[in-house]
Amino acid sequence: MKVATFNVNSIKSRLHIVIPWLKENKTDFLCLQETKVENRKFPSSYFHRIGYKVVFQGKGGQSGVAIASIREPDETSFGLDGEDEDRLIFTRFGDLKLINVYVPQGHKIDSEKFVYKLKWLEKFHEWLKSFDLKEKIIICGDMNVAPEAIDVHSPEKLKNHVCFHEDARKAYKKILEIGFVDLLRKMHPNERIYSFYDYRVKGAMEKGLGWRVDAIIASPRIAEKCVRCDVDVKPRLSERPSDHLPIIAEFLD
DNA sequence: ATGGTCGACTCTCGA
Repeated sequence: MKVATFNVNSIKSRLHIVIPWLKENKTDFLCLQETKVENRKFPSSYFHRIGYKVVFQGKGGQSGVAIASIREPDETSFGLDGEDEDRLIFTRFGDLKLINVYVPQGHKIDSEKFVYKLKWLEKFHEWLKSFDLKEKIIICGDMNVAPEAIDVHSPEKLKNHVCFHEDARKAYKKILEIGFVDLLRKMHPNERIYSFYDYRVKGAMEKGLGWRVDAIIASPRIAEKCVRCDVDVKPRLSERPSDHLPIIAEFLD
C-alpha cells in the first residue's frame, strides 16, 4: 500500500504534474491540499480517466482539500466540528481511517489568525484523542508547522515565524504525543529533508532554504508496517511547480 | 531570508 500527500497550490494549475505523477506512482491514496477550487469546478474527470475516485471540498480562491483513491471511500465527512470544511476530510476505507488536513497558516504571530491557528490545532488534537490508537489511522497534510529544529533551515532566525514558533510547535506536537508516528522522521531520523521551498526565496532549493511542514503521521499499527517514506523532489523540477513537494509512504500489506 | 513569486480574483489578498 502506498499513501501520498501533496500541497498543490491550486489543483487546476497543477494537473500537468499531479496526473502524470499519480499514473507513475500509482499510490492507493493521494491527499491534496490547497486545491483552491470550488466544488462544482473540481477537475474530477482527470482523476476518473486514470482510474481514481476523488472526494473534495473547496470554496474556491483559497484552501480546499481532496483525496484521490483507487477504491471509493466507505465513509466521507468534511470539517472539524462542522467548521472549516475546506480544510479537513475524514475518510474510511474498510478498517483504515484516512484524514487529510490543511492546517491554518496563521499569518503573523501577533495576529488574530495565529490565535485561530493555535485554537484550531487544539481542537484537532481533542478530536484525534477520541480515536482508538489501536486502529489503522493515517493523517496526511500540510501541518503548517515544522515540529523540530531539523525541519527548518535556520531554527534561530525562524523562531518567530508562525510555522516554527514554539506555541505552534507545542500545539502540533501534542498530536504526536497522543501516539501518532511521524513517518518521514521515523524513516530518516537525522536527515534534513524539506517538503516546502518558498517561491519568494530565489534559488531556495539549490541553497537548501526549505521547510518540512508537510507530514504523513500514523497510528502505531500502521507505522510499524512502513518500509519507506520520502519527499519526491522531481515535481519541483517540472514547469510551473508547486512550492510544496509530495511525501510518499509505502507499507507492507 | 515575509522581500522576492505565484495563484486566485479583482482594482489585492493569502501563502
